[in-house]
Amino acid sequence: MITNNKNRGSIERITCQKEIILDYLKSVKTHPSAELIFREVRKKLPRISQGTVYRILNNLKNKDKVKAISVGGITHFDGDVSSHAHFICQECHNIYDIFDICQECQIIKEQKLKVGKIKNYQIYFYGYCKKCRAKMPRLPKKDSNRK
Amino acid sequence: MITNNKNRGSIERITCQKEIILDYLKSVKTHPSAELIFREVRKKLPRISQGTVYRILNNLKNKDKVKAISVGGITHFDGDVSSHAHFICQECHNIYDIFDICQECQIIKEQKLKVGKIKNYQIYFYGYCKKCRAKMPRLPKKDSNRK
DNA sequence: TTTATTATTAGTAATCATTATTATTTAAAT
DNA sequence: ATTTAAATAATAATGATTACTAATAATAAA
Ligand SMILES: [Mn+2]
Ligand SMILES: [Mn+2]
Ligand SMILES: [Zn+2]
Ligand SMILES: [Zn+2]
Repeated sequence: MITNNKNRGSIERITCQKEIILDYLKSVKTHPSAELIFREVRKKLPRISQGTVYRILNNLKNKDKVKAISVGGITHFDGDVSSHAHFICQECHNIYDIFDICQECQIIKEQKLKVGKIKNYQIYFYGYCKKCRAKMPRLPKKDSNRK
Repeated sequence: MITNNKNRGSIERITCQKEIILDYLKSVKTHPSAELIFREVRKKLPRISQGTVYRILNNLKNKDKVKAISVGGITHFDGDVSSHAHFICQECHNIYDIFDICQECQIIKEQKLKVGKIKNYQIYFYGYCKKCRAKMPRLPKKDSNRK
């Protein structure tokens, strides 16, 4: 029999795994990795698997309910999809929000016209955060081979 | 016997592996991954190993002779360290240069004052490049689970 | 030039994040 | 209640990157 489902294709089911992951991401102000999300969510859902976390995070990303931030080969997730930039500390690797960026900066507007269909953009600032700079006696050496 | 080497610590040796990798990165206008660099450089140095390529790329990055661009979990490298942004195609995953960004945009200047020591920044634009848009019959579907 | 020192390399094994697979469970439509 | 396929848990596999180690080679010292 032909389904009368309005939205053709697959139907999306509401599961507690999905809700708890999204709730967690919206509750924190940090930018956790899939691995950390897995560890945290497992406190509420002890039987959840890593694969489920990765798959749900991918779904949420594809539905624009979360944003993915790739830092040093590791994907971090942001439950805040509002327009903002990020500051990445090169020492502790924490990711901080920068909200006071002009919402639609001139360069963004210009690029949207020039290159064509720009769906979105990301701005990353790199440096050493206040906490880390407080701990540093001097400027850190450059040639460490640490990733 | 005590060495009279001026710069304390390890001395950097010039090797052809190092030179050929850097030359290759400076010769191309693309943004190759370590794996592609390995395949290309092996044409000139058939005995070079993957580990060497990764290590040298890390060295060059730490010496600010190349830039690293993390896209979808894969690190790409840029032999052009001048200030420019990138456009990443969500279909073919190619990385294009955007040079006509204002060198020291206002938002950057503001942030440098607010957050503190900002060493550098990166701006990524996402969308579908001209080539890929030409091939598309319609706008691509959203909910593909492809990474 | 010859020898000594040690950074660098080649080859390979190991690690880590992420994805694929598959049998089972379960939300929701009928 | 029965049916159907989306979603899950558990686990295996993959792929990028790093670690290890013995051999090599660039530079310094003799
Ligand atoms: Mn954020
Ligand atoms: Mn570039
Ligand atoms: Zn820090
Ligand atoms: Zn493209």
